[in-house]
Amino acid sequence: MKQYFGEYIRNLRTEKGFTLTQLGAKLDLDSANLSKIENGKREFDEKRLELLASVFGLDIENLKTEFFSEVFAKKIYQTNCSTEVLNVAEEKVKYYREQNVQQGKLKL
Amino acid sequence: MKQYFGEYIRNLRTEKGFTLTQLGAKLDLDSANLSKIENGKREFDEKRLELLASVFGLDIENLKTEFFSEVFAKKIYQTNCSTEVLNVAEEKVKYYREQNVQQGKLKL
DNA sequence: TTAGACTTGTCGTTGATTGACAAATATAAG
DNA sequence: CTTATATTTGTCAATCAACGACAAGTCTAA
Repeated sequence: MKQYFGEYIRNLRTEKGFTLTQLGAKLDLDSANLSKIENGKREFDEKRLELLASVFGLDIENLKTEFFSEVFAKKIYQTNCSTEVLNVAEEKVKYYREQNVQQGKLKL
Repeated sequence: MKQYFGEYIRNLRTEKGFTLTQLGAKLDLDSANLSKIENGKREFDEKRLELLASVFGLDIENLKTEFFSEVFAKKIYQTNCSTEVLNVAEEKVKYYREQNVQQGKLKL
């Protein structure tokens, strides 16, 4: 998907013919703040992902992928990190899942 | 590398024969808090990465890779996200770099 | 020109992270 | 044993960034 998360929300909203105020109410968000989110001036809050999915009938897994991929990409871009970081992260996730890592070894 | 970032620091420190207090001073960190970091009870702060690299003569790129891969892996593990998120993130980073994205499209 | 939709700026609140310190425990040497 | 040093753990006030809220502005179309 070649669009920013804010644009994505705006597309969903306008497709359904909602105003900022209407969607804001569904998401428990001020229309002004929703406007900023759609325009990339604020972050969409992770805690509203499920609500967003249910409002538009989206698959939550895909939505999380879209959301967090942007979060990670932004961080890598900002810090000018090598994309190798993503391969290493993948190994670590596998390892954590195999080991069922709990707090104690790692701050969760 | 199959160790947590805190363990990694501890290894570096003990190899050089530093105490928590000694390394803490170099990193501008309380020895008690450094202890927590090494034991995975606090996060190492991103802003100290360069200092850490210079204290131990590490390559900053590798260090960033180690550090952020753990950050990302932890988030994926916590949110039970598909590792597909990493592939999508890679595409996005490429796109941001090609486009030289500035704040305005995306909150940076 | 009026109404509704959207944008922008600001600011106090809030929630999480940090620094700092005290106290407890461990480790090792004399 | 006892003393000194290293490490761990708990706590809490200060700090800082993200957020909610609101006011005021612009834009658009009837």
